[in-house]
Amino acid sequence: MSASDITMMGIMARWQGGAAERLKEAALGLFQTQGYDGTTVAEIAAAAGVTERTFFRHFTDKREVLFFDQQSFEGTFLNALPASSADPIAAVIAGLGGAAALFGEERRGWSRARQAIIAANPGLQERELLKLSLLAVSLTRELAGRGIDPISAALAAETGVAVFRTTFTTWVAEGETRSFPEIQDEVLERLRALL
Amino acid sequence: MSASDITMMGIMARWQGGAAERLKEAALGLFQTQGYDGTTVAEIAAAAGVTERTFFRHFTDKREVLFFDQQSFEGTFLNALPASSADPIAAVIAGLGGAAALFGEERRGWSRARQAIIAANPGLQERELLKLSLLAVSLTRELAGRGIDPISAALAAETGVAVFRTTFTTWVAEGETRSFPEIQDEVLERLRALL
DNA sequence: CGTACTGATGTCAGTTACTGACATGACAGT
DNA sequence: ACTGTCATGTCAGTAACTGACATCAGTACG
Repeated sequence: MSASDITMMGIMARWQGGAAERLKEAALGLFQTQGYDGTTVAEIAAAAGVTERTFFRHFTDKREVLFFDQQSFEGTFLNALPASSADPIAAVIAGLGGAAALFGEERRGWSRARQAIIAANPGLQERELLKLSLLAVSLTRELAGRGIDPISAALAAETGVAVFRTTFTTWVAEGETRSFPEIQDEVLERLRALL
Repeated sequence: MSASDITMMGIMARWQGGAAERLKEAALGLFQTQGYDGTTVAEIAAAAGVTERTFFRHFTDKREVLFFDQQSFEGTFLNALPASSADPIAAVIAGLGGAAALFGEERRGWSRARQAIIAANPGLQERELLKLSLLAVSLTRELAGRGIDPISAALAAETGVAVFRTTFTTWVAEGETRSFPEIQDEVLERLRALL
């Protein structure tokens, strides 16, 4: 690598946008080959052409780099909630239907790779749980804002998240071929049968 | 109780139970006065009269000191599950009833103090979520072992944990005076109404 | 045209959670 | 007493984060 290349990379790294995106890609790649614990933030930063300090300006901590996209997920879920509904369960199911759009066949491979990394690290599972829990909190708030009593809202929200978790887990399981909506329908059917 | 039993207990207290217990008490006290982030492991260890290294021999990480008791909780919950049941929801509700014994009035104050610390720190919330999730996993396994299909078992387990979480949150809320079983009954009633 | 301002980045020093390796000292059974 | 075990101490090291300050491309504005 020549001096000018280094200079170029330095410039690109510094002024070309998308540092967060590059960091995310670099991180996923390194995690797959070296494992999460076997990869330092300094390595990720170097692979993305930035400094360790810059990594922490984009992500609050090392784990967060794997949850970069999740913010749009919560928005999609919440936007799919009907404007008003007396039946909290029905509302939550509508939200689930909207969120399903984010889990198309073209993303299953990436989701599997990501999930394999998370499954191998308790700390990452904690973070995933927290994200889901925050979604449940948002859901609860939305439902409560529609006049549903807090306990019913919380239960409906937790149930909805449980359905999503069960669906997603099945969807990314090795060998599974059914589409996300298909699995979701089965989970919902079993939930109805349960009650 | 024989003399040897007393000796044994003394030994156990000095060498095993003692340090962990002292560390736990010291940690809770310091967290209350200085906050979780404002307290270093070295401080906790010093307050308990041991070394920082010893802290990490008893607890895998700093957070874990606040979840010392939780191991018995899962055992109590699981033991209260009926030996065999075709109805997973009924089985889970039985488990909930058994676990309620751990949340008597005499522990409400301590639980409130602990929960206040956890509520103020996202990292601690993550750990709590993980513990609950592990409980759901154990529950699922137990139910599946009773011949219930995996998806129904997972849903019933998640639902049971959601009921517990909702009940516990209400129970430790400031100003709440109803007993744990009373609140649990109301949550279960609302759950039935929801379905 | 230049000058000041902004925003993302670099640099650097420091704290603290956590880990591995080895030493010590009390107790248990022999 | 002798020896093994187990909780603890000691010490050195790694890596995740944080705060303070410097730098420099691009932009707005005179």
